[in-house]
Amino acid sequence: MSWHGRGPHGPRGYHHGNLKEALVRAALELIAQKGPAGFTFADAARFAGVSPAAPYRHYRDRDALLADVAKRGFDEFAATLTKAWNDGRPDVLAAFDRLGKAYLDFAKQEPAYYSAMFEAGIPADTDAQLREAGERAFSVLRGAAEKLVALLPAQGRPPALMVALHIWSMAHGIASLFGRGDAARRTLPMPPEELLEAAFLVYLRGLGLSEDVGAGR
Amino acid sequence: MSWHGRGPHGPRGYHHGNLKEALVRAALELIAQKGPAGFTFADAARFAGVSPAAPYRHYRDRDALLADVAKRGFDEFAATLTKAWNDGRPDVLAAFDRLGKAYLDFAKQEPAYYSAMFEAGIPADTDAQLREAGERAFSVLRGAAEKLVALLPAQGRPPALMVALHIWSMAHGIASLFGRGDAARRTLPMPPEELLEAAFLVYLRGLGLSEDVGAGR
DNA sequence: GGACTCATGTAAATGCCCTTAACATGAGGC
DNA sequence: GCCTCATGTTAAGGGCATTTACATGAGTCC
Repeated sequence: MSWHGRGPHGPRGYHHGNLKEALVRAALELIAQKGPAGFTFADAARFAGVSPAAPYRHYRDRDALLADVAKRGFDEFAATLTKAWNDGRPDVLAAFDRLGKAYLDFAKQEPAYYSAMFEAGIPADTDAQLREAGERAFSVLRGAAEKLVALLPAQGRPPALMVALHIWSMAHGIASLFGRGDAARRTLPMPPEELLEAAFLVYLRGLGLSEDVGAGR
Repeated sequence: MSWHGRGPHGPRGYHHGNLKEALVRAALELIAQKGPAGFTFADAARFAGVSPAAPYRHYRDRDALLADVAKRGFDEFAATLTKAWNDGRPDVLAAFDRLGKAYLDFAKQEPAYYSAMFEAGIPADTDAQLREAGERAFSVLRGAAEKLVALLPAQGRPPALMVALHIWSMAHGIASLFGRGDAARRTLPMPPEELLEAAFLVYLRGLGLSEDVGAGR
């Protein structure tokens, strides 16, 4: 394959050569700048240096591009969380703490992905790829929840799925309300990471887990 | 004052007579139908039966209307939460349970308000009215958190503000991820109200609160 | 009661965006 | 070396946001 696109804004021939990827990068850049609402298909085309009609060769419409961005976001997200969780090593509670920090860090470092994933208002049921990517990301949380509840005595053990949903809700709530430094956010008495860590600690204690219980190997 | 607008879509003269209110109602209707992104200023004007330029006599632009809707939403929200909390009567834990249910119920019954408040991406710092209305709503949660932590022994008592932020994050997380029946939502093993109630129970237990402690007057 | 004023509407115009249709280019297969 | 088809372009229709100049009439002031 001969390469036409020579880096962003580089000279090229009639064909771009790598437009689909360029559009995704453009979308990320523009969403990060102006939010998922303030991003237009025409903008992305301009950013990639093609005519406004060119993107339609790769995406049915603007929402399809957004859905693809969201799907890639879930993939990245799942990878990030998987790495942070690291199968619960060296011990489950320490890994769990890393997981929470990684969640918030992703929301802050990749606001464009996070917006596309959770705030763009894409109907998940219409795109199987997207739904599956989302489920893969969630399954990391569910795996962590399973290892967590496994630390508890078998009787009175709460459903791992419920615990996973609680974890997700807390992390998403904090990320969504306070996670991005930019606009529209409230001022906090502590950084979001600490807020989430504290919430996790209280929640784990409520489950019957504490540092003593969990740190034992 | 003689009244021109005779109910929705009723005949009227050159002047509408109540356009501002009509625009807010139109916005709520349209946001509920198509989300905050799929609502246009021109739509709202059409819905109210006026020309596309008329709304500019009442709102600087589309975002200003959205901000007004969000502000009214926070007012309603604060009233709803205040009523549900009822100053912690008859006992703090029962009132707290009502508070959580009221939170989710608001998100479900008034998705248009909730979207405008939390998902429309309005920079809160630009509109003092909006920020203050949001703070009034949050102060209900903070008041509840204060009564909650007051049940705990004075030493080791967590900061009420932090607890309030935790409560808000859990409720918002669940409302945002699972709260609206419509589109883009995941399927749950239990209704959102139960999910939140369970999260609250675990969290309260982690704080050192339980039914026994709280029900005592 | 009548004239005036100003808040509130309308019409028209600009510029941008979304989307489609008809046409152009050239990379890779034969 | 030709041909095909994926990938781009240009042009056009329709819609929305926003502004400007103009129209209406409700309430006010004499």
